[in-house]
Amino acid sequence: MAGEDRTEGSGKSGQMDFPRPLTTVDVVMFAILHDQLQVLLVQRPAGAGEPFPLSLALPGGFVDVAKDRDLAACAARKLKEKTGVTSPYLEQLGSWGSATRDPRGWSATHAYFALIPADASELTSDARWCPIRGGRLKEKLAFDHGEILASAIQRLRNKVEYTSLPAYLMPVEFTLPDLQRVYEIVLDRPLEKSAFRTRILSADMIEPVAKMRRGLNRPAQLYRLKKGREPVYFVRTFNPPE
Amino acid sequence: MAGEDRTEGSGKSGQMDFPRPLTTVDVVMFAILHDQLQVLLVQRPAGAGEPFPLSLALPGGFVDVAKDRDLAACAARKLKEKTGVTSPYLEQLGSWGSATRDPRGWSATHAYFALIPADASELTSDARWCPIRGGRLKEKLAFDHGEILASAIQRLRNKVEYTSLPAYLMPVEFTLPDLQRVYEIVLDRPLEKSAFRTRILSADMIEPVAKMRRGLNRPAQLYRLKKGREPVYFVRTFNPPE
DNA sequence: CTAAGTAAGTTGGACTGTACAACTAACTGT
DNA sequence: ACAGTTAGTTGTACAGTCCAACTTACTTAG
Repeated sequence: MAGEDRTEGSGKSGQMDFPRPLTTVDVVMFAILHDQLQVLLVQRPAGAGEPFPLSLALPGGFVDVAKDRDLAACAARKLKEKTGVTSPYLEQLGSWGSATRDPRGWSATHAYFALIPADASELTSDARWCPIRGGRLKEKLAFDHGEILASAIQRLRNKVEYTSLPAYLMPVEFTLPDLQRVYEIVLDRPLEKSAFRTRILSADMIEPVAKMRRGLNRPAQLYRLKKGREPVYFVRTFNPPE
Repeated sequence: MAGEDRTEGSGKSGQMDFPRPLTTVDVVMFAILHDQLQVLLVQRPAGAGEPFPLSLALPGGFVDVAKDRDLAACAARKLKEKTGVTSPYLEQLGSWGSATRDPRGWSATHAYFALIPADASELTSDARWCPIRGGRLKEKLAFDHGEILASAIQRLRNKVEYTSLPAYLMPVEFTLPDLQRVYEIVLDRPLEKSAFRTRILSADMIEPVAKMRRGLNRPAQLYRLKKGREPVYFVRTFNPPE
């Protein structure tokens, strides 16, 4: 029974003095910079007893039972500490826990995944953006963070096939070709212009602003996200490659 | 920096003597019984100091840092303890953690979600199957398990729209109308027969066996899952209601 | 033995939305 | 004026669903 498990290691019910795993939260934060998908990473400290000294890692850290009301609040706190922004999109990615992932002992991390617009990415610390090329990161990461990142990339790509998630990677005002470009960067394949426009416009997720983007050629209509919009789910994926 | 967070509460790096949250794993296990979607629940014990005495709850319990190699192994262990079966499908659902979800202190649970065929559901303990009517459970559950279950139901319904997940709810041999019925039970709406058949057959996930199911009327072809098949993702959802 | 009943499985036309490709529109620079 | 470039539209082909009618294979009642 669950009740017996919940008091195991204790002679008296409710005593709860058995060993507890470490509990952390890590955040995979994506943005589009320089026409590339990038992820925010930090460098691990070099102090004595620190695991993976100087390695790159996902921003994150221990849950603070005094400060953090819940896991999402903890993730938001980490996010704020690293970037000074509140992410317009924060979703749980999953959790990773094992006896061996942290040399300090049995540990479990709760991973979140966040999307922020390029123009909100003023870093407030020594964190840096690292480009994801060919669907993966060049650098090796500390702990099992490489695996967590790979999972986040896969989730992002998957969802981009059939949702409006990339909208959260856009600045306040953007054009349809801008948005299509972001879809193409994440999916790493070209999309049909006309089908893309029909789909996005009929999803009722964006609205035109009374302005055009002017450049070297024909001006493009500017749009913005409709307020309070949840991500939209399309009934089809974009037609898959091959 | 993450490194500073990872040693917070300790004067000396690596000491790690700050308070740790409780860590548990819970499993939401679904099966189709009596033409209904059902979930496996257990009753909480009544001992002194036990939270939610006699309430219904999801099967689960504390991670055992000595016994459990990782979270999935812990979930599989709980599953085995409750039903004596190895689930053909076990996927992570998410995690729930907060200061208030367990009266014994700050706690985080890692929730898994499992699908098993009706014919493998011989229970080995006092756990019981409870039907889900109208997309929700009648009974109130302990902790935040109601919320976790709601999330699992939503995830299941979502995925059933565009994947072959219900195949894991089927016995070894089944007919196409059987499979369609399971889809309809989970989605709680009727599906088109011809579109359903085309989709399933062209997904290359099942193969006919050299037998027919005979009944009161025209016999139906029996099929079985192709071995080692990962769930199939369709490029369209079933057309959603209105 | 036939007729009615029922569920399995097929067929065909309407409709929706993408693929592909050619087109028009609006601007810049020379 | 004209080439170059990107924004945005249009039209035909095709794929897959929706809907409905149909055929097939069996059981049971008379």
